Amino acid sequence: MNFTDFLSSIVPFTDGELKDIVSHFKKETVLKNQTLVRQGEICKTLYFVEKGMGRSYYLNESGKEITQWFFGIGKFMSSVDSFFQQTPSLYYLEVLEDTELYSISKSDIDQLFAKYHKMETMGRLVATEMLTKMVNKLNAIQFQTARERYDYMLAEFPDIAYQVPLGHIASYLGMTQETLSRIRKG
Amino acid sequence: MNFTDFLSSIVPFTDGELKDIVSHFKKETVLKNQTLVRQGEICKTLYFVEKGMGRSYYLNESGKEITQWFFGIGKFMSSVDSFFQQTPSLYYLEVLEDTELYSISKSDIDQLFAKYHKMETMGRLVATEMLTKMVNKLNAIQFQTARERYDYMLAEFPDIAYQVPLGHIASYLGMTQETLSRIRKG
DNA sequence: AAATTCCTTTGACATAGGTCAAATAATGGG
DNA sequence: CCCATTATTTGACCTATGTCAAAGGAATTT
Repeated sequence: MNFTDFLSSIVPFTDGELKDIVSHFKKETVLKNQTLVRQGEICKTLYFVEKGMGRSYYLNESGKEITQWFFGIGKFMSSVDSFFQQTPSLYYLEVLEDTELYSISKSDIDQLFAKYHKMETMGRLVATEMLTKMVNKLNAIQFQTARERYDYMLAEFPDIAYQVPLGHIASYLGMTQETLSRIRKG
Repeated sequence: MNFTDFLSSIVPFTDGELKDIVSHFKKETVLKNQTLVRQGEICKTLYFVEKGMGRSYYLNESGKEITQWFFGIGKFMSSVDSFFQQTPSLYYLEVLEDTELYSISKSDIDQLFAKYHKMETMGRLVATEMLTKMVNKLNAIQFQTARERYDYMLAEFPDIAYQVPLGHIASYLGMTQETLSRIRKG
């Protein structure tokens, strides 16, 4: 999904606005397995995924990686609360394959929020959408069996489910990889 | 928490703006156990809780009430996705004790969002805060033991934890009331 | 204040999914 | 293409929490 098209699809920006907004983002390519943010750092950048995918994860007490979220094409990617509150990130952010991103700093996006009322609207709509998705995951995790949670994963991230290591998905779904392996087989 | 003070604490509105914004809300008192929204209805109103508390819940396959969220003093209360997307609500919304609310319709708040850039900013900030809280709950539900989840509840809703029926809290935390009862005892 | 309904506790037992350990299979660097 | 990692599968066993059933308590209603 092209970044400009994405923006237009959310709020009816004019061509001039779009051009100005996009000019504040920097296009960059990041190679597979590269880490964008570490646990404890303040996340300085918000990314839009134009191609590729990423995930956020943290290390639990026993040092195991727990996937917190997947970010596919056409989504904003960041350690959201760290970026917006400028507090230390609870999560690592990494790219799972070669990925093309549009990136912007906190101060730059705040300027855009201040400059364009419509940009603020977009921020609200994106946050609300994310909130809805988070609620869906919560329902899946809280009330569904391991097998149903995997079905939720397939529905929510059809493009991602078959392209990342099984362990990443298992921890995202709150189960062990052994359990997920048995589910996929059965 | 007074509604006007709450608004000022989020974004620096002028007195005139505050007056205009608050004038679009309607103050109302709702009695204990009253239902504000039913599952399947489109949620037409957003509420701000000035006094009292409420919860959202849904009925699962076996007809059991599952608490989805608690709304305490100083929070916006609604079936969020139903209200903002104007889609049928997945949840019931009810008041758990006599409660004082400021209410506003979708079209009225959209007008305020359109009229005041700052109002849009407030919307984004409130949505982001809610998102953060949702992530916290998700982490609790996904990775913590029943006892730790109860500790999370005490931290997140200290004012509510001791004032609502144990069964409401148990379902919110994704455990049975028997388990919660044993935890509280031990 | 008796009756009814709702809420909480307790006990016995069942099970989904976890843990640990080891065997395969797949992947990527030299 | 081979070796060293890294990822996945499989099996045996374990445990936290669920289910079911029933008994006490509290709180409303008449």
